[in-house]
Amino acid sequence: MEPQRYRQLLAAAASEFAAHGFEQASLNAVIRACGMSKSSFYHYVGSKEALFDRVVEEAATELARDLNAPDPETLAGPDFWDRIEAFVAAALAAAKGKDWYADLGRIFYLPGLSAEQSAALQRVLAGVADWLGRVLAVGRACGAVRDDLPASLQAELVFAVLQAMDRWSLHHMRDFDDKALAELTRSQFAALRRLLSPNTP
Amino acid sequence: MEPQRYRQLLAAAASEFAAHGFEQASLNAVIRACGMSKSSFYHYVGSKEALFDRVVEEAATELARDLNAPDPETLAGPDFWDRIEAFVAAALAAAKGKDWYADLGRIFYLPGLSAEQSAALQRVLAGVADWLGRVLAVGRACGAVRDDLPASLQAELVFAVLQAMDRWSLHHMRDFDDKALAELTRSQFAALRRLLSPNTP
DNA sequence: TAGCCGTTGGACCGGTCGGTCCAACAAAGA
DNA sequence: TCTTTGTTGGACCGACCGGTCCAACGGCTA
Repeated sequence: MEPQRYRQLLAAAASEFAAHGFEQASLNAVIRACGMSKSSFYHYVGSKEALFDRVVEEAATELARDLNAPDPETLAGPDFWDRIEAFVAAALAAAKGKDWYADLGRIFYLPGLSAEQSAALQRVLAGVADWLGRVLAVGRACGAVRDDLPASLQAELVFAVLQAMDRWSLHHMRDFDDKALAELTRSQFAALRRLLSPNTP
Repeated sequence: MEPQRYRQLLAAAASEFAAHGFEQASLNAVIRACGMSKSSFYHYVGSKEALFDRVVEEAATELARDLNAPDPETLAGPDFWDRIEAFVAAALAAAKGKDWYADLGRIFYLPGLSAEQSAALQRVLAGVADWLGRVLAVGRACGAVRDDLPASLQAELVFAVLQAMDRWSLHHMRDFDDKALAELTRSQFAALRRLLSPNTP
């Protein structure tokens, strides 16, 4: 099918899935939103789950391309946290103002229960968790990350904190000018670092 | 209606709401689970939303009674964190092994979107947020909580971290004996304290 | 012009949902 | 015994769901 129409479909689906989760999302609403008939949808895509998988796959590859996350091994050394901060800043800049990214962020962690539904989502989440786990391992090896908590718990804490910060920032973004926002970002990163760093700074 | 049957209904509803959220929860499944006919349910309760409200209300009063959270003002002073830790320990002990509490914990933060549906839930969440906000304010006033982040963001971070710890602990609890579990709890609390404390310990 | 084929609109399917309705039942007061 | 009152089972309602199916359409080659 025509690429433009296909992008419209994926965007509408991403927004619907992000807003309501997989189960609660209405396929009828998606195809209504982009003016596609049901027969066309089933001709090209095949099922609601296939649509979800395509959205996840497309979003993941696009995100991976824009973010180009560093190899964890290259983060080792005394500059560990500086490099992490640089990566986070670059990632934030890349994601700036792209609603599409916000949608797929919601898809990744909001629905909660829909993780089992999609092999693609499971694969992407496993990839992210693996990368984060390796980053934490490298951080521990070079003394930049404390080891008094299980690594998997640390990873989940990082997820939870980032998610909370993202959600809060989305709700309060209009109350900040650029300068205050930069300061806020710095404080947030410092909080994350404080959570993970050993006591000796 | 008979109190015992009523408790059964509330328990079944709590478990269903906790497992699937408000929208996805099936009222038919609830009444099927406790052998109640639809007409009886609508005779006594009236609607799905009313049932949700009753579950929230009942759970909140029971929790409040068991937890007896301290007045934030009594936490002020150099022992701020020690008193917080004592309260958390007491709360954990009170909630130990009560599945009912786990259910309503899920209700409070898992569904995410269902907050707008229920006036009761909104009231309870507002109460908790207010209490937590006052605790944080007291902590700041006595120098036990840092002030480089907005208080509302700090509150959401506390929520997110506690939720992540709770979820992780539920999944990995069977891997720990009592001694290791106590140590884990201590490390978790230390992490929370590290997130909120000023740099000077 | 005839036939083909990828594409499309839209009726339709079985199922589940929350909610309504009424006849039947049991207990109790007369 | 008759009636009233509170309670119950379960048929039923319209709406929406994901998914199927088929007739018809439009651009192609011959």
